[in-house]
Amino acid sequence: MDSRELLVETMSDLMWERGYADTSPREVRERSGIGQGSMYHHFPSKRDLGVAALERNCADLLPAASELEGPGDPLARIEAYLMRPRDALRGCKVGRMTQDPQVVADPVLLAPVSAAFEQIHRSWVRALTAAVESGQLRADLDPERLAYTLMASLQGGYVLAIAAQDPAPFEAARAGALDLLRAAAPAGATR
Amino acid sequence: MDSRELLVETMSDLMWERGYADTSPREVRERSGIGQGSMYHHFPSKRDLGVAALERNCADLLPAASELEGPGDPLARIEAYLMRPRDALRGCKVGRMTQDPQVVADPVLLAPVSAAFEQIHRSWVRALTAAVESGQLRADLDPERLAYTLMASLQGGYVLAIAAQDPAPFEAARAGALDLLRAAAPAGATR
DNA sequence: GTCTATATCGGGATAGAC
DNA sequence: GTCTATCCCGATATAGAC
Repeated sequence: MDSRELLVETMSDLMWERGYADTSPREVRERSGIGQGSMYHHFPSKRDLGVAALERNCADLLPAASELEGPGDPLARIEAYLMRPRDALRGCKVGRMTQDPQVVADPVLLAPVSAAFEQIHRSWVRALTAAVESGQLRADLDPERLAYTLMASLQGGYVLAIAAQDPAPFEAARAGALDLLRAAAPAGATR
Repeated sequence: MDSRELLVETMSDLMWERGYADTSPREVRERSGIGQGSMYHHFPSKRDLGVAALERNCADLLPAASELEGPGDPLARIEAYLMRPRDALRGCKVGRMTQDPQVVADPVLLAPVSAAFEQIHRSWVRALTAAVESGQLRADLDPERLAYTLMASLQGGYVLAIAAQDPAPFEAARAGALDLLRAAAPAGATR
C-alpha cells in the first residue's frame, strides 16, 4: 500500500475511534509510520486528509445498505439489514461525525455525511415501499417516515449502548423496532 | 448569581454546543466574564468543571421524563413525551456526550450520562408496561425493548437531523415511531 | 476570591535538505 | 516523495500579588 493510501486508512480509523476534532496529525503519523514531510506532501492540511478519510468512511456504509434493495422478499431484506452484525460500542463511523463540532461547522466535511445518510434513506424507502405494496406492511404506514424511524433506531441504539458501555441497549432497540414492524403487518395477514 | 454557578452554567451551555473535548477553559472565561484566578479557585481543573456541568445537564433531562409517569392514560403520556417540542438541530445535551472520546474514556464523566439514560429508560418502561396492562398496546410487546427503541428513535433522530442540517428527519423519525405504536394496538381495539 | 503574569505542552504547519 | 528541524499559537495550568 502506498503512503497516501495508508494515511487515508489510518485517518479513517482514527476518525471512527475519536472523531475529527480530537484526532491530531501527530497520531496519524505515529500510527501509520509515515513521516511528517511525506504527510504534508500528500495532504497540505489536516482538513484535506480529513475530507479524504471521511469520504472513505461514508463510502464504506453503502454496500451493506444496497442489500435493502437486493433479492428476496422486502420484509426479509429489511430484517436482514436491521439485524446485521454490528459492533454497538464502536458506534457508526458516519453518525459519529454529526457530534463533532468541527465537522458540522464545515460544509465540506459535512457534505459526505449528509449524502451518505440520504442515500441510505432512499434504500430504506424503496424496501419499505415494496413491503407495503406486497402486503407485508399496512398500507397506511408512510415509508418515508418509517425509513427515518428505523435508521434512527440504529443510530440512537449506538448512543444508548455507548452510554451504558454495554451492547444490550443497541440490541434491544433494534429488536424492539423489528417487533413493532411485525406488529404492523396488515390485520389478518398470515405472514 | 455567584461566580461558581455562572461558571457551571456557562460550561454546561458550551458542552451542549461543542462537547467536552473541544471546549476550552478560555472560552468559559470569556463567555462568563469570570477571571482566570477565580475560575481555578472554584475548579482546579477543566475536568472538575466538566463534571459539575455534566451533572447539571443530565439533571435537566429528568423532569420532562417524569411526565411519562404522570396522570392521564399511558399511551397519551407516551405520545406527549415523544412529541414534546425539541430543537432537533441542537441535539441532546446528554446523548452528545457519548460521542466525545474524552468523556467516554473517563468513567467519572461517563457515569452521570449512563445514570441519566438508565433513569429515563425506567420511566419509559413503566409507562409502556402500563399501556400494555391497560390494553392500549399488544400484550406480546416487550416494554423493556420498546423503551430502548423509542429512546433510540429520539437520539437517532437528532443524528439524522444534524447530518441533514434540517429538523425534518427528526420529526419524521418520531412521527414514524408513533405510527408504529398505534399500529401495535391490540387487534380489534376501539382506540 | 479575584487579578495579572508566566510556564509548559501539544496541535498544526512550514522550511529546506536529501 | 521523504526526511529532520523549527515555528507559532492556543489549551491548560501555575504563581503570587491584591
